[in-house]
Amino acid sequence: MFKQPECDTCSSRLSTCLIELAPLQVLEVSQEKHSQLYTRNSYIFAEGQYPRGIYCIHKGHVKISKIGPDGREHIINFAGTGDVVGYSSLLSAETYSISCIAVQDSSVCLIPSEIFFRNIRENPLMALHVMQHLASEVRHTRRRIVELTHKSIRERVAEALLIMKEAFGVDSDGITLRSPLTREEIAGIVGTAPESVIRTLSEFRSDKLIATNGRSIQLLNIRGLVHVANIQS
Amino acid sequence: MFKQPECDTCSSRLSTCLIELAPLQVLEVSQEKHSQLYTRNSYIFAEGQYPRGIYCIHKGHVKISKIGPDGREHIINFAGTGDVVGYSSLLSAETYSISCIAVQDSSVCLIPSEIFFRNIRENPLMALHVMQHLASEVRHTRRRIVELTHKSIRERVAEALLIMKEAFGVDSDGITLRSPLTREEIAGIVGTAPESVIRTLSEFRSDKLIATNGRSIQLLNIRGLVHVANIQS
DNA sequence: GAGAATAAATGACAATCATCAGGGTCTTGT
DNA sequence: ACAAGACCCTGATGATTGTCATTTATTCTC
Repeated sequence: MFKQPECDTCSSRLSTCLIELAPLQVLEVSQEKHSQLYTRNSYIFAEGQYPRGIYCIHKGHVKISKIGPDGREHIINFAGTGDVVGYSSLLSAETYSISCIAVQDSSVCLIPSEIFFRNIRENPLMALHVMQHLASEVRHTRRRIVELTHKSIRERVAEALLIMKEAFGVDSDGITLRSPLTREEIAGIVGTAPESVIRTLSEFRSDKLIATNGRSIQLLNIRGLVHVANIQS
Repeated sequence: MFKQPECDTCSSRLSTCLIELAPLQVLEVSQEKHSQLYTRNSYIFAEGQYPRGIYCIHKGHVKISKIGPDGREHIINFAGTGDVVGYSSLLSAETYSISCIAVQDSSVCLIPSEIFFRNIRENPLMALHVMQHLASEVRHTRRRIVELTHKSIRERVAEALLIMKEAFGVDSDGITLRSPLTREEIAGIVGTAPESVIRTLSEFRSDKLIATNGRSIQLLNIRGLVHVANIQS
């Protein structure tokens, strides 16, 4: 164990449904939560387990993924500092249909089910916040369905790079992706084989859209990538 | 206009979040709702429009779909008698990211935004009901992502037939799908071209999994279809 | 119920993508 | 720092699937 963070002074709380809580409830959450460090590639929770609460990312980045029928990992999305994961399985009262895995060393707080349910029952604002979160997740996931089903690998790889930029940001040089993902994990975003990702990245390199250096990727021409990705609306 | 149904005696209400309402609120909803008939292929709402409430399917079947970057319709899912659609865009306070279209002549009631929001604010049980609905929608949509991305056309067409069976049921003969969908619409479920669906259905016919008669499809061997579909968990 | 419009079906072909194999390079953990 | 392992990259090949064209069958509309 390490020093447990305090929720009342935690800036991550302010971007979650916990912002709606009164000071007394914040204190209770702070006392009842369990904070834990996860190293890269360790599970916060796994498909098939029973939910024990919601997880608030205090610091770091995680991936939400699901193993496909072919045994390959599909990355549904990412969450980072200030995001909450695990609503949907907890609310469905079923085992996790997804896994949550740290992609960087991360500090994550578990807020136990009872506390969560009591608060959404007693606090309409927090309930509304959760509903809005779920609603935007539904919308996002639906859009992803159409993108993954109706776009070429080339389009989807370009989009994956933009998703990674959104999720991890870029270095101080302004172009190097702060992403620890392997080519195989990028393939998990795109929904394809690692070789196809590598090949497409090589094309992008020829087209001067990106540069690469081992695992790290520099985005040289973001407008070009947006164009290749063929983003809608 | 035609005779407006009454919510208090409507059995569809009992399968929705409106089941949580007290009699007085049911009465209010019943007075404020707008019921309307939609013929096949007419829009209940369309991508880009502003939500005006939630829609409760009193009788009939609708599809929830989205136009892909290639201009093809992708069918996200179906809703039928006793289902409610339109939560996510209303809660996100954005324009619809999907369209809702009648696939049969259907009677659908619009419950205005104000009534919906007032009730979820004042009724924690109804709020919880909506959260659970959204949660299971998130789970379903995520599973769909993986299925669509990692399965072959053959697997996905088999699955589409099972989805249609679930959504529309079968005739009194026990095998004929009660589905009004064209091959192109089935292609919209599968995420492929109509020709590929037709070809795969021909294969299934050779394999004695189905029989066809114009648009109508008989499921001869459901266990076989389940096997081909390669359903997980 | 007849004609027009729409949809189903099939063939041929091209393009995309997955798979397998192999060599080189980078990362990681001690 | 070093060694072992993991990962990146490329080539060759075959299977799957999308596209275009055409014929036949079915549905819809008046």
